[in-house]
Amino acid sequence: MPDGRTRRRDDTKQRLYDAAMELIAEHGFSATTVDDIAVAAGVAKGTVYYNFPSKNALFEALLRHGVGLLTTDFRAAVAAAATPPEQAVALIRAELAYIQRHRSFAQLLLSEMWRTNREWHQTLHLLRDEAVDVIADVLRRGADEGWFDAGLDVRMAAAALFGVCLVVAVDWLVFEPDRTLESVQDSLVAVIRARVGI
Amino acid sequence: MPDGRTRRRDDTKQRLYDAAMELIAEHGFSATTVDDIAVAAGVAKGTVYYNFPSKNALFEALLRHGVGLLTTDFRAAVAAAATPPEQAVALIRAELAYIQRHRSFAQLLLSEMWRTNREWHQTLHLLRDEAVDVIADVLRRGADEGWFDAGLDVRMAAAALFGVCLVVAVDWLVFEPDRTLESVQDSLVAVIRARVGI
DNA sequence: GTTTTTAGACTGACTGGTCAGTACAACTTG
DNA sequence: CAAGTTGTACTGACCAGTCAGTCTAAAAAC
Repeated sequence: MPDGRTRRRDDTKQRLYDAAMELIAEHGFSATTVDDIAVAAGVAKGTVYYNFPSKNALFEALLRHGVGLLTTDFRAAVAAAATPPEQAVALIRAELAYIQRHRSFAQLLLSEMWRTNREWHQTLHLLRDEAVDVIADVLRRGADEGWFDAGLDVRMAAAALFGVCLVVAVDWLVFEPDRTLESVQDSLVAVIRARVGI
Repeated sequence: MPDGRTRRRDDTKQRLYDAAMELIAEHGFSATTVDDIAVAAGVAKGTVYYNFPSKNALFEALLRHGVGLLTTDFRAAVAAAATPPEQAVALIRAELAYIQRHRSFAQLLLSEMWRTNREWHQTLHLLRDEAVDVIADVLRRGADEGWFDAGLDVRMAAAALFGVCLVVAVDWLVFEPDRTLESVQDSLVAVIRARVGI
């Protein structure tokens, strides 16, 4: 039961998250200034430093926040579907929908995920694993129960599925923003399901 | 028949490419200083500006250079295989091998590819299309000739294939560098080929 | 074949500007 | 009152780009 002060402060933090997400996704971390973030959030610069100890800390909190939301969506998608194949489709849909709702964050993830030698690299790696593990669990159960090929490299398949959704969704939003989520989802599921016959 | 001067200058440019690639992949464009690049290349700062008009121009040249090599590898892979399915596997192998050889550049691509509002965004988009088109051609021919599903969304499949190789390969090199290319290729082909049965 | 000249390649100190973070007095809201 | 916020002013580090000058391979002159 948050009191007025907490609510107010949370609201400020949320506006800072939103502003930082947008700007950092567009221009990158280093090219985004704290002044820009403050202006975009409609907040004084001092307020940024009242709520976060540093620009880095703000960014790490942002990552935690964003990936946390995604993992929550993933868990909900799995819980709402019955069989592993249905759960897999639900996961794809959840990821696409999440990325549609938080496009900037997805661009940001894509930019920072595989970059080494950054202060927050470890944090991001851990966070990603939480999300990918949800996918891996579904695939493992599906393989064990005979829905999917038994020899499936579960870890790689999970990473590949996560990555392919990310790449396809960002491509969609950047280059074909008029397509609907359904259309993209259908095409993607068809591509994955296709007996490519290689 | 290059004379001593030209050879010297080409060598300097190559060293600047190598240094810039490494540093920008690790730290990003904005976080990499021209001084860093110059030091890593064993060259004075002025030399950077003697060879390139600006930091941006150096980066664009770097992108052109790197993607050009990849596209060349792609074309060679297609030419060396007979049927579309074999060509597709050859393309996957070519992309993995390329990324193994030029890990930094792959990380750099992944970081910059879907970032909008950058001076070089247009350039990069064009360059990527050149590479993805090679994949798309193979898939289109394969679909037309009945090797692959007829209704395949060729553009998306090509983008997805390109992206999934990129993501899987960078994941491999960052988190499991000890695996061999063959092992990764086999797993990836198996994942793609798998009747995931979704 | 030796000396002189030229211009291409490179150098590194310097400049003007930018930005993270600090300080603080005044204002607002619970 | 106290917690949260504002606005402004400031500092010190850092950095892209410049420029006057050096070095040297090769062309020209002797």
